[in-house]
Amino acid sequence: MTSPAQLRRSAFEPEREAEGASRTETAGVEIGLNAAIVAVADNEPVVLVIRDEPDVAGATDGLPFGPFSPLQHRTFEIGLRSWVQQQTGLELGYAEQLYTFGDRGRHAEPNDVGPHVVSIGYLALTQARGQHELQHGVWRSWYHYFPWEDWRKGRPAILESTIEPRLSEWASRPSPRATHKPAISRLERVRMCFGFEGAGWDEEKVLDRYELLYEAGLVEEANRDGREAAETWDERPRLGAPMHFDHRRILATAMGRLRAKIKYRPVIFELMPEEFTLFELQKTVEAILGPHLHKQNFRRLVEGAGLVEPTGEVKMRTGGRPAKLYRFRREVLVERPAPGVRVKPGKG
Amino acid sequence: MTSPAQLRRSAFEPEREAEGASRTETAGVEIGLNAAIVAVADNEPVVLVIRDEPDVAGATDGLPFGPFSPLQHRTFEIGLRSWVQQQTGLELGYAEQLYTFGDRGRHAEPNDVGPHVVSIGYLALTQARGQHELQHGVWRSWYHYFPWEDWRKGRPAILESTIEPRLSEWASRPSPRATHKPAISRLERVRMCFGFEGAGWDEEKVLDRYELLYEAGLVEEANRDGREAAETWDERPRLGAPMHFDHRRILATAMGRLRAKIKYRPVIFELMPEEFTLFELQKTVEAILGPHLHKQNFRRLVEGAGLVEPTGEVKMRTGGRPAKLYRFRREVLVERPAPGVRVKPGKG
DNA sequence: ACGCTAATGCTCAACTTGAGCAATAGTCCA
DNA sequence: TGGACTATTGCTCAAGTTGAGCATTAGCGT
Repeated sequence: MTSPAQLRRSAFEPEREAEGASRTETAGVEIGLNAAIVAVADNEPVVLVIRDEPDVAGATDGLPFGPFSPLQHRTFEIGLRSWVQQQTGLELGYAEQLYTFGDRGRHAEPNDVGPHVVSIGYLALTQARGQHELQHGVWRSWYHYFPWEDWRKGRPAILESTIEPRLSEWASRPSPRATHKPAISRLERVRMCFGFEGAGWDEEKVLDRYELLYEAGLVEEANRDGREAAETWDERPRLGAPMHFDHRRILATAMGRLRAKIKYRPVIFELMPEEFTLFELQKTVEAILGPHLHKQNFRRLVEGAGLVEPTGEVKMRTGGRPAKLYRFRREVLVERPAPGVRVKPGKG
Repeated sequence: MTSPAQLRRSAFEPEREAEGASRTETAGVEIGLNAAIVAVADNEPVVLVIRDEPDVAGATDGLPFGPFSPLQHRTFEIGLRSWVQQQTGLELGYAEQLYTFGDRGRHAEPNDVGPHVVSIGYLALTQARGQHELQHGVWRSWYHYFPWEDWRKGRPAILESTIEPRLSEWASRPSPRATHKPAISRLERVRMCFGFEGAGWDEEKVLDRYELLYEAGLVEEANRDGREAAETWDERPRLGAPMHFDHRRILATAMGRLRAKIKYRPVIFELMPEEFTLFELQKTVEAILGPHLHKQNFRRLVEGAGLVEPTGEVKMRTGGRPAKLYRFRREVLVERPAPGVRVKPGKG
C-alpha cells in the first residue's frame, strides 16, 4: 500500500533514482494519471484529495495520482481503476478522460525537480459512501478550492469583495508581452469569465476563471513558478485553497466538464443512490451547477424527458408531503440522442 | 526535412534504436502528437494526410505525426505548431487537444513492433489554401474515410446496402465475453449509433459509429490486431479507406468534436475566408455537419445571433441575385456566453 | 425581353421555457 | 386533537424559439 507522502510526490521518483543518470535527455517523459473523483454527499459536491500530513495545518491537498505502466495495464482507464482501487479502496463507476497536462513547469513547486511528467487527467464519479471506507484520502467540498463557483446561496460575496477589485486592477494594467496583440483585452476577458457589468455568469467556464485568476496572480499556485515575482505578492489575497502542482487546474477542468456534461448525458445518476426523490435529484444537480432551479419546471423537465420513472414507493418524513421515489430510466439511453438534465439557471 | 516514409512510421524509431536495449522496461513510453488538420475546400471538408508512397495504389494514409520533446517545447501546442510548420509549411490557426490515445495495441499493424507510444490527438483548423503550398501531405475529403457520415445528398446508400445488414447480423450474435453483462445490447447500440428503426441520426456520434464498426470487424483496422481472426474476414466489406495505426479513430474523434463545437463556439469562421456570403457559410457548415439546412432559417439564426456583420459589399455572379458579403463579428465573443451556429438538421 | 437562379423578406403554427398560483398530504407542537 | 408549517404535486399562461412555407427582388444568359 502506498503511503500518502508517496502519493503526494511523483510516484515515479523511486524509479527515476533507480535508473539514475543513465537516461538520455530526450526521452525523459513519464506518464501519470490524475483522477478527480467526485461524489455528492449531503448536497455538497466533494472530491477525493490526498493530504500530505493529515491534521497538520498548512498541509496542501492533491488529487490522487498514479503512474501508468503500459505493460501492466492495457488502457489508461484500466490502469486508473486499478491504482485507485489499491490506494483508496474505491471501485470507480463512471470515468472519462479529461485532458492531458504537459506544460513544462506544470510540476513546478518550490522544492520540486524531476523528470518531465505528463499527466492524463480523468474525471470519475462515484456515490459518496462513508468516509470510513477510504483507505487514504478524504472527501472535501470542491467549493473549498473554488469558493467563487458556489452560487447556491446567491452570488458569492468573495466576487464583490475581493475578485472584482483585484481583477479590475489587473485588467487596467497592460498585457506584458505586446508581441502578440491579444484578440480580446484583459478587461473583456474578465467581463466574459466572471460576468461583470451585466454579462451573465456561465457556470461551465470554471477553467477559464481559474486560469484568469492564475494569470492575475491571485491564486497561490501562480507564485510557484516565480510569476510576477517582482510584485508585492504578500499583499495579494490567495483565493481558495491551493493544491499541489497543477492539480487545481485539473479539478477546474473536471468541474467544468461535469457541469457541461450533466446537461446532455445522464451522468447525474452516477452520483445518486438507486432510488431518490425528485427534490433530492434537484439538490444534487444544484450542488454541481450552483444556481437554484425552479422546482416545478425541474420536475416537468426530468419527467418529461423520460429520465426517471416512479418506483411506486414514497419517502415519508421529508418535512412535508411525502415524496414519490424515482429511479433512473435506462431506456432513455436508446430513446434520445442526448439525454441529460437540460437545465438553465433561473429563479428558485 | 522529414520524408513521408519517416513520418509514416513512428518518428521515435531512430531514437529508440540509438538507445538500444539499455532502457528499463517500465519506462518504455514515448509521447507523440497527432494532428487532424481540417479545412473546407470547394464545399468539401478535407483533412491533411501523409501518404506512404504517393501515387502507389494501395498505399495507406496517416495523420501527420511528430514527437513531443519537452526540452524543446514548453507546451504540447507549441510543439505541435512547430513540427506541423516544418513538415507541411502550414501555419495553424485554431488548435485544440482532443484526446490521448494510449491503448496497448493502438500501434498494432502487421509488421509493427516498438515501444509503447502514447499519442495526444489534436484538432486544428485552417483555411484550405492551394495544394501547392504543402510540402508533404495531401488534402483528402474526410468522407473518403467515413462515407457513411456524408448526408449532404441524403442518407448514404452504403447504410442500407452494406452497413445495416452487416450490423444486424453482428447484433444477432451474442457478445463474446459474458463476464460483464453489457448495459445495453448490441442491437440497441447499433440502433442508437446508426439511427436504425426510426431512431434519429446524431451527426456528432462519429466516434461511436466507428468504434461499433470496429468491434463488428467491418473496418480494416479491426483485423490488424487479430480480432475475430477465426472468422472469414475476406468475405466482409471494408468500409471507408483505412488509415495507419489508430489514426482513423483520431480522425473520428476530431470530426465528432468539430461537429459538436461549431454549435456553441464560432470556430466555423476559422474555416472561412475573411469575407463570405451567408450561403457560402451555410455550405461550409453543411460540409462539416452533413445534412441540409433550411436556408432562410440559417440566415435568421446567424444574423440574429450577431455572429456576422455585413461588409457593405456584394458578391456578383452568384448565379442569381447578388449576395451581400459578411464578415465574422468578433464582438460576439464578449456578448454571448456560447456563440455558435446552433443549427439542427432539418429540411433543405 | 424573358425565364432562370439565388438572395432576401415575411408570416404562421407548433413547441419550448420561465414563472407563478393553488391544492394536497404528512409532520410537529401546543 | 387540531392548526401551523412545509414540501410535493398539478395546472396555467405569457413570451420566446423553431420549423417550414410563400412571396418578392435582382443579376445572368440567351
